[in-house]
Amino acid sequence: MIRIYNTLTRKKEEFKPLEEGKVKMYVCGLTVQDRPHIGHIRASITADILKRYFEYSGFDVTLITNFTDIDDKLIEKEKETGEDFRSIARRIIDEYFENADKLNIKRADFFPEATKHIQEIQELVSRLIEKGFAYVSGGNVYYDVSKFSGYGKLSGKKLEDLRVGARVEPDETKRNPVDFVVWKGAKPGEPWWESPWGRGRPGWHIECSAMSMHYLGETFDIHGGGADLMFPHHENEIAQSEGATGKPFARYWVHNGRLNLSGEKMSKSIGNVVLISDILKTYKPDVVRLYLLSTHYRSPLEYYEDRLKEQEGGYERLRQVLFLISQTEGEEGELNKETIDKFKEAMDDDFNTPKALSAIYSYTKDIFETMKKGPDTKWILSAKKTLKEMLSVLGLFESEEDHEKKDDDLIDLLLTIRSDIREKKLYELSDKIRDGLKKLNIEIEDTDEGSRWKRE
RNA sequence: GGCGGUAUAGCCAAGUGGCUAAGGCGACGGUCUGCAAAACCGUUAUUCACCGGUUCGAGUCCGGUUGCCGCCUCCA
Repeated sequence: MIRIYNTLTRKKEEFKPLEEGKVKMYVCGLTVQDRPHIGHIRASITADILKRYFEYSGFDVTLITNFTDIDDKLIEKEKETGEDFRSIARRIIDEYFENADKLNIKRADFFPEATKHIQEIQELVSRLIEKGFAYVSGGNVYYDVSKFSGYGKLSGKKLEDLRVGARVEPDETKRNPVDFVVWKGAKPGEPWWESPWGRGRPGWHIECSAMSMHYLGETFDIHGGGADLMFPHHENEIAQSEGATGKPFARYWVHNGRLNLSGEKMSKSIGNVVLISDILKTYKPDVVRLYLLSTHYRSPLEYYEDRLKEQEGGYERLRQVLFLISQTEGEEGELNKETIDKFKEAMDDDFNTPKALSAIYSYTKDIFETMKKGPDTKWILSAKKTLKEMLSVLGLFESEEDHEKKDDDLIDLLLTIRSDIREKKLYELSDKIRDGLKKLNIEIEDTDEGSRWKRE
């Protein structure tokens, strides 16, 4: 039984799908105006873990992740750089995929883009106008927040408080300052689509309502995204969707905690972002994954490079144990039930990856200890199966080392020769090889079973 | 100002009333090894921000105080 924290009820709840054995899930992806950073990746990894664990638990998962490829910032960017907004969007989407693939993030089933769903968006806007939830004013269409009684149920905000705060853009054409735009009229020089309300573009929140319902139905299981999207984005999505359909929208809302940069909020507007492509220049994808999974997805996470570095120790330990058990060949072993149960218990409890990792590390210790005692092939084959299964649910250590095979063969050859030299006790020579390789960032380890090497 | 989150060792981080407070990183000492690395063994929180309360029993529940963070404006 999987329990999941639902922002809507502020409680952990047993997950019961709408349709037996299926999970329909929508996660807000990027607004593709700026290059993907580690915060985006935290959200993607969170979605990835949910998808993987649901699938592991026997569910058939449909995951939709959108790209918002038209918005004010993107238009601004186009004006600044002269580059067409479509081209900017394309470039950033490509960069996202390039990095997400390296990180072994499973692809969603669809990646809808706002500009390719203008029709669905306009249909939704029309529906809202017909039902009296939206009104046309000054070339824009606004959502009338006062018409939706459930407004604020996700974020816990009250309309009165929002009015008092009144940090909403003053706009004479709105009936109420908290009303938000669902269709925005185009100013001269801005991109536009033809609509019954004049030339314009979708508001920011509407595309997620339109696309999620288009792909998953009017009611679906899980809606996710970063905690910063809770308000206003997700609150507005609920208002739009439930206003239009009169049915419940997403049943479980899942929000991952923010990732802050060295104690400061990481944000495009401050400009203090850490690009994922920069991180991956220095750190292995699995190290980044370990870093993100070592904190529960809902907790806030401070980004310090040292903490990424810390994970290299754990990464190395897991790599060692995997190397060690890979030396034992044989038929597929049986799962170690006790360990798997511990792992599942952690994951069942709102995807508690730090706890799941601790089960993996404890088991790693068991493996080293057992192997120290002497060969127990059956046990080791079981450990191999068990460890790999757990790691693969977390998306770790799945990609084969993508280094050049030729180089590897060459190093292996050098090591074979070095073993002969060592047998003749010509240590000066063998150390020379070791030192030389070290300068090439290749480190040799001599063990009872022979020598092995790794890249630094 | 309103709303929400969080406070556990040098660092990260589990802990959802009850055996001696998981796990990782780091550090130190030891075993093994030609040396090194890895691994192994041991040490590293009498105590969970603080003050009260409930209870036979609280890091865990309740009230209060303080600190930090986020949202309320574009943001994963």
